[in-house]
Amino acid sequence: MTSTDEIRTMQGQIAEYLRLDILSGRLEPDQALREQEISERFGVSRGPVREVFRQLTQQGLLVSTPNKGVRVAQQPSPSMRPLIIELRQRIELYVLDRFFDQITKDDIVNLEGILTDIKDACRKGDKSTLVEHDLRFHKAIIESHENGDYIALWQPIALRMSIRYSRFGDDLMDSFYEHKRILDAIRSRDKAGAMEALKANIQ
Amino acid sequence: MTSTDEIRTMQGQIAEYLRLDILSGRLEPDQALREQEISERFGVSRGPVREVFRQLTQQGLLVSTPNKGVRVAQQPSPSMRPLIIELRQRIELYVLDRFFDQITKDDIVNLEGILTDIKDACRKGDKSTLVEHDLRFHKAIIESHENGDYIALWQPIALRMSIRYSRFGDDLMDSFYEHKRILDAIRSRDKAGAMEALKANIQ
DNA sequence: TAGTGGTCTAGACCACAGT
DNA sequence: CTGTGGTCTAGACCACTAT
Repeated sequence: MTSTDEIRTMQGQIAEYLRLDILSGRLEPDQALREQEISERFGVSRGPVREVFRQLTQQGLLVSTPNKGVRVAQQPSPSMRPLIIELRQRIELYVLDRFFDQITKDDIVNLEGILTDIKDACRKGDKSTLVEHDLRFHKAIIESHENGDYIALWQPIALRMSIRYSRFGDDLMDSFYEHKRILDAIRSRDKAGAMEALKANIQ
Repeated sequence: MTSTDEIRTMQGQIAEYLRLDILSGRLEPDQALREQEISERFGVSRGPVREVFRQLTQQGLLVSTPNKGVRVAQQPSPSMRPLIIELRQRIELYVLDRFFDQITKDDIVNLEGILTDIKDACRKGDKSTLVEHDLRFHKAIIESHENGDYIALWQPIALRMSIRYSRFGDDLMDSFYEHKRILDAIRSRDKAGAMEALKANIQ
């Protein structure tokens, strides 16, 4: 799942490629992906492709139907979206509330780096890259302590929420400002402010 | 995931075997599972075993560490449990609230069958079988309509909550009564009662 | 019936962990 | 170093879908 893994193995390269195609909208929702076509395109056997399909299905970017293969996932239905937003807020706020004092200087440096990537993506108007770094930012907050495997709860929810969805129009900079506000509050050890800013960013 | 699949393929047999070993406590938490040992025991190659490990890891029954393989999952930490319970309640109550009117006679017949299995498991004092049917009951409620893929959100949460945990002591019959109360309310089209009974059962 | 996915085999090589 | 996991290959067979 790390970016180094993603360039070292065939799986990582294929997964990275397909993920960007899906998040950027180059692949239409509901479009079928055939194992054989992908494996030929990348010059590998079916094994790695199947493994990538499994990963992306688990993350909610593909939808698998028995004996019919995988299709590109659609946005969550309007009836599901309020639930997904609420669940994601609950998880992230819960973790931030419980482990706020365990956030270290190193964690903050890490978040600053991600925030820079977010700023770059916003300036370039690159929505799919912004989604990647946006998710990295929130993942880093959840992982900034040792206890428990909250990521396993968070990931299937957060990724489904991100499919072809953005609250921001052409000016993506608002996304940067929202994340900057979160980080500023963390840096000044303002727990209530951080939670408020985090909640406002998950909509 | 259906029981017919589970007996037809090697994967299904291995998954069923390991799942029962884990849920029943025959395998100690934190115990390492080696691919080679399992594949030799079932007389298959590493492929199916790796696939089963992936499935059980996704379900939260195993924990995977890079280059170190899988271990039997421990109970969620005490700090995580309140969150897990809350998330599971939110999902199930949300679905029941939205789709209560779509529950058909067939769905109720299905739930009645599962309730019978729950009663049998309670009478026998068979905790691991009870866990299986308990989860089947809730899964059937969530799936008793066509819209959306709520199961993908629910499963990682519900299974983690069930690892080696029971609110009931030696007398498991209370579990049966709780589920009977849910089904009775559904049958009499009492939405508020069903939601209350469902919430009380998720603790 | 032809195509595709689902499953499985029996090898292989490399990276990393523990000794 | 040795063992194990992570990855990949190049086949194979069956079940199911689509036509």
